[in-house]
Amino acid sequence: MKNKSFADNFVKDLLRFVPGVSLDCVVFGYRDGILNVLLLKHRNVDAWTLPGGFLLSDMEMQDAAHDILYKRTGLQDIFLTQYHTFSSLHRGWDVNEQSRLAIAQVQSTWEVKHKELLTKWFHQRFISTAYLALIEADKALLTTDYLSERCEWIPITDLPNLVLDHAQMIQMALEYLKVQINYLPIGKSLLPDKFTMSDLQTLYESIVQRKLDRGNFQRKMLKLGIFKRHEKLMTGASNKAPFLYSIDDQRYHLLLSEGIRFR
Amino acid sequence: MKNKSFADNFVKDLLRFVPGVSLDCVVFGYRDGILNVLLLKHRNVDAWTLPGGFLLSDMEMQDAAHDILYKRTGLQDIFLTQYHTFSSLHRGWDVNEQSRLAIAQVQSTWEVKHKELLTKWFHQRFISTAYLALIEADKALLTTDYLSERCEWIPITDLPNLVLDHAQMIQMALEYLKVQINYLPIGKSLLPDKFTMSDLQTLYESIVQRKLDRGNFQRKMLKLGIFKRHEKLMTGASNKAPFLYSIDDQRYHLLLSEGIRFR
DNA sequence: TTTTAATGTGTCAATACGACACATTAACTT
DNA sequence: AAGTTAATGTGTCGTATTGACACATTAAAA
Repeated sequence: MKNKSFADNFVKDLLRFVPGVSLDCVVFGYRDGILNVLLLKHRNVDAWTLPGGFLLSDMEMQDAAHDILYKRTGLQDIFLTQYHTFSSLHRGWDVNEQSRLAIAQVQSTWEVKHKELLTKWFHQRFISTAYLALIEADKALLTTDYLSERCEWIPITDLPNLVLDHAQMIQMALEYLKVQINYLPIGKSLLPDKFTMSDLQTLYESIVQRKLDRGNFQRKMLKLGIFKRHEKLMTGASNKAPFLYSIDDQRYHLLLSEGIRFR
Repeated sequence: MKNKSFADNFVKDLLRFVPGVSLDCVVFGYRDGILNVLLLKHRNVDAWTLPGGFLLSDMEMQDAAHDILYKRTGLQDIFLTQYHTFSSLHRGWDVNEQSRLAIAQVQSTWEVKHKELLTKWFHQRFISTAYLALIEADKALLTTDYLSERCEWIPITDLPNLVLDHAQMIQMALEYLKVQINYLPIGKSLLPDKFTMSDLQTLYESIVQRKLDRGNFQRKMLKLGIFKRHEKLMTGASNKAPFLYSIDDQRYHLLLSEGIRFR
């Protein structure tokens, strides 16, 4: 039975994890002018969760985060950075009745010894390190697994009910993104290879949460000298088609290494 | 025997700690125009360590950090912020032969079962969350304990050999301090209640690692409107005594809450 | 040819910054 | 009391940045 083998593997894995340690990823993706977060909906749980997991005892935490993201998006080489570690006593699964219920339900078809192990595992106090990831939304191939029934981009302006302290995690990640905007590869990671200047501007606006002046924005960005303009143009509307830009990797890395900041 | 009772307590405590989780504090203190870090020298270990410890399973991590600092400095109400979590596979005690030796020596007078427990404990993989603290060096009453033979302020320009990845921890904390200088209560936390403007400038200079123009610095600082000038003057040298300043808490918090930045 | 929106620039006032300069002040010396 | 010394307050200048607006040009579609 598929169910049975999943349980076996899952429980076997539990023994290989560092107990009490977990990680969660706040994955930002940008689509249709809106900043989104990647969220999972677990079966039998009436709330959404961030993609996350546990730490294999022989694995680096950053690699574990990359693995988690790879499973969900099919992408490697994702921009990823640790931004905070959550350790509150009050963040345990056992304070959330719905989650507890869900665990019980997942267990219902399992063997008793497995149930016990699982229950014990989820009633530990967890110290969770949170990572922030930036990915190009349309490149991601969102994938569910045995535990999750949905895996979707959710606009940050329209967040659903979230498990544990995951809402706080997203809030803090947004704050981090906003403060660090000049030091993170926002454009490079969140936009497709080619994009228009107004795409870029809208992205920045959705992060800093205010309107920016077009002229000034354009001037500032182009002055950085990291953009390549392409001859190919967009088409469709009855007006001059906007130019497409891409980021010149070499110049971009030169800029970053010199510590020159955006905006 | 004092030794015996320490061992008993220590081992009893081990059972109350969250396994695999630790925390370390990079404590900055400012003295004689130099930025210092608080370091401990353990008995039988040929390297220094940051003040740190383990997490009691019923305690918040931030509180644990405060406790650690209180034991070392006698101070409460210390400015404290988490800045990174270190989790590398290669940071374990067991890769450091000297440390391993030291553990063995500490154990030498202990009961066998205690030895075993302790050995096992210290050979775990530890995930350590690092905190940055700012304190007024001269207010601190530095205190050693059973394990440590020295507890001292060490200039950041003259760091000794450090245990594990503690040198990296300090390096990263310095970087954090430098980047966040405009958002942290530098002056308020690191200087005595009353200080001269050149004290403040030297402090800033020791953090940003470059000379600042006196006139411009003074103008900028005073324009913030958070300083109270005192009539009392310093004395000693054959010149005009510098004014003493203190930080007006109310205006200071107003400034912070408005998100206005220094420099 | 007209309509429409994208694009590239220009201007202007306000502000910030770094580098210097200079006059004033007060504490200690002689 | 006058001299020496360093602290202090302030001014200036050139450069750079910012935000707000304006305007002319361009090209795609109607």
